[in-house]
Amino acid sequence: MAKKATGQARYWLMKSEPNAYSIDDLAKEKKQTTFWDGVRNYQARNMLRDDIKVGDHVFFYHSNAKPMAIVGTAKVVKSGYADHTAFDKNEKHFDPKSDADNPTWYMVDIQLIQKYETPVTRDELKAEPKLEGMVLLQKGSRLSVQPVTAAEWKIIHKLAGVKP
DNA sequence: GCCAACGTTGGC
DNA sequence: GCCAACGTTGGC
Repeated sequence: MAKKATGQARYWLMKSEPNAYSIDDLAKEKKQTTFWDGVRNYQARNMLRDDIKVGDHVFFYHSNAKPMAIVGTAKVVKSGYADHTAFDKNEKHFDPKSDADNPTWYMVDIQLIQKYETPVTRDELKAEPKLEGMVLLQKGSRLSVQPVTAAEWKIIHKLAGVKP
């Protein structure tokens, strides 16, 4: 598990199915900011609650899509707080066991930094030997929020042909 | 506390 | 559409 914040910039990757929520949806939001709700996995929850801090940077990844790709970047503008969608039974990710006084699930707010003109596809990521260790590319990796190293952040921007 | 059954994720 | 890899649930 990730260490506590040390103050230096840190990097993450968040997955979304574009039919559910795409980077274009984020681009259309007021202030291009949204809350990242609906994470219902404890490992990811721990990162949202404990590790992801304001100013951290995030890759926006489209899963189950054509193409599967990193499509842009965002930054964290609000650190972990209760995911209120867990308390609303009309919400898809309603969790009757989550208690508003002691929330089970957390979310953060992110703001768009840039949408890549050319997404970096999963195939391109796989073709880059230096990215072998990426959590995203590990077999069976299903974490919807995952850490990214500074080196990976740099390499992927190079592949995208843009500055971080 | 074990583990089989089940549901989900998400690449292929 | 398929299915492997996970995570969760619940009976025992």
